[in-house]
Amino acid sequence: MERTSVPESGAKLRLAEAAEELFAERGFESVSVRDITKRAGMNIASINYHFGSRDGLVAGVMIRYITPINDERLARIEALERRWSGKAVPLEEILDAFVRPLATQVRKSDLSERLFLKLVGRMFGEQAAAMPPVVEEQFKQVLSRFVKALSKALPTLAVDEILWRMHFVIGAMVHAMAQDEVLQRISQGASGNPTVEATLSRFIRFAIAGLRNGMSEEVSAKPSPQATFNF
Amino acid sequence: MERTSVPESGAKLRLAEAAEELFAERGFESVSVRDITKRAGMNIASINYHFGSRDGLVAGVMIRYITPINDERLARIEALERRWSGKAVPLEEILDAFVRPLATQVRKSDLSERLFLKLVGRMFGEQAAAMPPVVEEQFKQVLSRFVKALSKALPTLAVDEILWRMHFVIGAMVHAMAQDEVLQRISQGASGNPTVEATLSRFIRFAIAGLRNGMSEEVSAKPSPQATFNF
DNA sequence: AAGCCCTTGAAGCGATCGTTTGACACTGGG
DNA sequence: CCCAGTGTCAAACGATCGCTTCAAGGGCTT
Repeated sequence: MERTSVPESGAKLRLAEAAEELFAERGFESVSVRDITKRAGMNIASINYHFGSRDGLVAGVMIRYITPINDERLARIEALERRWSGKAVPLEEILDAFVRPLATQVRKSDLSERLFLKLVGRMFGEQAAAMPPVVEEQFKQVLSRFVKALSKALPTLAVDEILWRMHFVIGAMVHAMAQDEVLQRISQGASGNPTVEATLSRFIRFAIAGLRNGMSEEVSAKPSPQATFNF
Repeated sequence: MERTSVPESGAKLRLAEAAEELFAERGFESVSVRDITKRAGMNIASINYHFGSRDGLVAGVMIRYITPINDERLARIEALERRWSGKAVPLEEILDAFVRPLATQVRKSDLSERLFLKLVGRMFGEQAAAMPPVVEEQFKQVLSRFVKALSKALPTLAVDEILWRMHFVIGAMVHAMAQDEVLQRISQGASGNPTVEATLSRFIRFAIAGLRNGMSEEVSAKPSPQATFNF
């Protein structure tokens, strides 16, 4: 009768793992329950038995992957705030706390690095509008917590501005994770075959610069001082 | 007998427009040919007659939307290079040439601003792996052209680094365009209801900062000077 | 008027989708 | 020993998918 979203029993786990591989490879929408049960070596009915429905399985996969990442993000940012005891945490460390959990959890996963990042990337790129309420609620907490820390680190920026820049940061991250082979194709392989570590390092430097932003938009600044970008 | 991808005749155009609305609202994969023909007020067979197949329609829509944007990008960057006659084009103007075509084409579209951006965003977020060869080839040209210009504007950066930062920039753009209402929900509406112009302006400033990057990674620099980000 | 081509109509094709059913095997506690 | 609970199985359900068929319309030239 147990129909929780997070898999734990043996067969349930096998189903979830097969689903994760396929979702990462082909995307959430183009994988059928028959594909999943076939790879797991189980019967078609097993998904509905263990997860209630296909959507239940999708939700279970998302919870299984995103929850630990966001937990670690919250733990890290809280540890940082404790260590800096009320003072502003340096921007580099805030961003590190946001991104590093990806590297931590990728090692705990059974998926390869490539598939893990692709799966997480797809969750935001394809399934963002259909996230389980639990995950969305948790993500809200993460975001507000990090925005608060960023507000201290970048006191000249309005909260709205910080929020938007965080959205840009997340988008850059998601896109790089989910579309890597398309990027390789488009850029004619010029980027070589970098390790995940090198890419994350690149990304953090990019994000820090984007967040800090040379011409800092102040809290009460006019939207566009120059006429160059007056859309 | 004409089966070109770009719609021009009346009925073909009506189908394409109905498809664009639905694709923007619900995503490419979850819209059926029956949904499209119903909204267009036409017969189910009309899509296969005019576009050969559902995939043909999808390709037609993508070509109809992305081609003018990339054409304008190429025209703008070439105009800039001509005007600066071989010298490095300022970073701000390069990025302006990359982003502004979105604002230009959104006005020529029959879709609302919101749906237009969402449609273009979805093309990269959901359909990036299934782009028509024509579009992908054109996008390659755009990317290499802009990377070349950026190399002149940022001579201390390796080409690989520029390519990656452009991918981050594109990801930030795509995500902000495609997921706007999710972003609103997650950030608890703190961002208010900004105009498209304000958002694009915000984005350009973010992208410039990310591309220019305070601690500029030099061509022969070691990947990670500090131990802080050694994934 | 006749022939032709382009377009649309209703109907149905086979395939695949997520889900349900009911029978069957296994297992642990009374 | 038995029986309730648990899990797996083959089979089939109705719905929907993209696509095809074929007849009929409508405008055009000759």
